[in-house]
This record gives sequence, C-alpha cells and structure tokens, in this order.
Amino acid sequence: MTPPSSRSLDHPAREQIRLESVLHALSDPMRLLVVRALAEEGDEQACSVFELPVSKSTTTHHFRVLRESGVISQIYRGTAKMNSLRRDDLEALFPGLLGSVLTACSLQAERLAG
Amino acid sequence: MTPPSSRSLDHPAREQIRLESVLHALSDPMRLLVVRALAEEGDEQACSVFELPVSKSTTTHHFRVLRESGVISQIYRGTAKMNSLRRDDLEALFPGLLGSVLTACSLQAERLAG
DNA sequence: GTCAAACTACGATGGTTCTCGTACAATCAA
DNA sequence: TTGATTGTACGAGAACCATCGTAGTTTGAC
Repeated sequence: MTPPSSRSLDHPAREQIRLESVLHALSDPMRLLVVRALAEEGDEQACSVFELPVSKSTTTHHFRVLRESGVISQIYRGTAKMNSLRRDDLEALFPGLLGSVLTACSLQAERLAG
Repeated sequence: MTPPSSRSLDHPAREQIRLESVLHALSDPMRLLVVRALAEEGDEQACSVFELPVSKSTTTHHFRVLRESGVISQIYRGTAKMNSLRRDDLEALFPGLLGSVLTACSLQAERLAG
C-alpha cells in the first residue's frame, strides 16, 4: 500500500471532541452519506470513491467538517486522502451514539423507500 | 390542572420526522439544555422554567425548532406552554438515539466540569 | 520532464440561523 | 376591569453554512 505522505492534517484530540459539533456534522445529508458508507464499506476510503452529487470543492468542505468535528480521521496517501471513522474515540466519548445514528439512517432509508 | 387551551400548534406526524432535522435540532447548546432538563425533570414543563441565558424571543425560537423537528410536543395550558419529549415517536423511528445523546450529554458535562 | 489524478484554497453567492428588542395577544387572578 | 404572567410576531443584524467555479498544489506514472 502507498505509505502515508508527509503532508498532515489537524485533528481534534479525543478530549476536544464536542457533542454539539458531532451532532452538527451528522445533521447534513451529504455527510451522513459519507459516514454511512464508511461504516458499511470499511475504513481508509478515498474521498473520490463517494461520488457525492455535489462539486469537488463542496465535497472537500464536507470532509473537512467531518474531520474538524472529530467524526473521521484523514491521512494522505499519494494523491489520495484516505478517510476513516473515529469509532473508538466516538464510542469512548459518546457510547452508542454512532451506532444509533447509523441504525436510524438505515431505518429512515427503508422507510422513505418502501 | 389547567385544561389545554384551544390554541393549537403544528407538529410533524411521526412519519414526517427526519433524522437530519432531529440531529440539527440537538446540535445547539441551548436546545440540548432543554432536552436534558425535560428528560431529567419530567414532561409538561413550561418554557419559562428553563431560564436559558438568552432573551425570551430567542427562547421561543429554540422551542419552535425543537417542536418543528419532532423532538418535543407543546400544548398551551392557560398562559403557559407545556413541553414534553416525544420519547415514543423518537424511539420508534430512531431506537436508542435519544438515550445515547442524553448519556453523551451527561458524560460530556462531567468531563468538562471535572 | 510531462501529464493526469486527487484534492485544496480562495472568493463569491444565496440561504439559514441565532440573537435581539419592541410591540402585541392570551390567560388568569384580584 | 385592571394588572401581571407567559409567550408570540415581526423586523433586523451578524454570523454561519452549503454550494459553486476557477486556479493552484502535490503526487505518481510514463
């Protein structure tokens, strides 16, 4: 696998993550799409694989909101930027929250489809 | 007890409640304060008992956001407007979500205090 | 060295939100 | 009826947010 690049990105430390910011990050449909995909498809996904129905610069914006709120971590690998859910940090700070949001996502998707 | 007044307020039906709107409603510190208090002190609390550190009109605004997102229900009783958490609806739509948010609230409050 | 791929930075725009103050409406108690 | 309590409506301002396009950077492949 491509090694991480020397370029680095600011992430909040675990104890700096705030519930309000996480809830805000999760309250946008595009960002919920990303979080869902990361949860289902696994970690270390490049930004480009998500194919959000918005422009590239808007996509960049949403990933930044997710990172700065503490929901995901990002590292560069070559030209790509790989995204992972910060499951452990979120579970330690807000037990059960990520799981219930993901469940709620799926239920709502079913409900709106069926 | 004072009977409900004839004045009525619009509430979304259960199936109209959207996860994104609920998360957005919960992503504000003032509104989290309200939800926490409703969960701890019980239902049917008047708006005035919360004593949020904002003006009355801002308080009205926050209660409206909570109601329109489906997080609380409101009825008039005399001059007061009583607020209740829509626990059953939220639990049916988003199982575990309210509980994990409330737990996260408490943990974060402890963490920031201690 | 060149080129394409992946992502960023910047500036802009239109919409939403949080906040306020003032003036008003509904209810109840005296 | 008068006054006090509770909350609303409205208008406004400042801040924030989602979105875009264009121009640029970093990297790896050829």
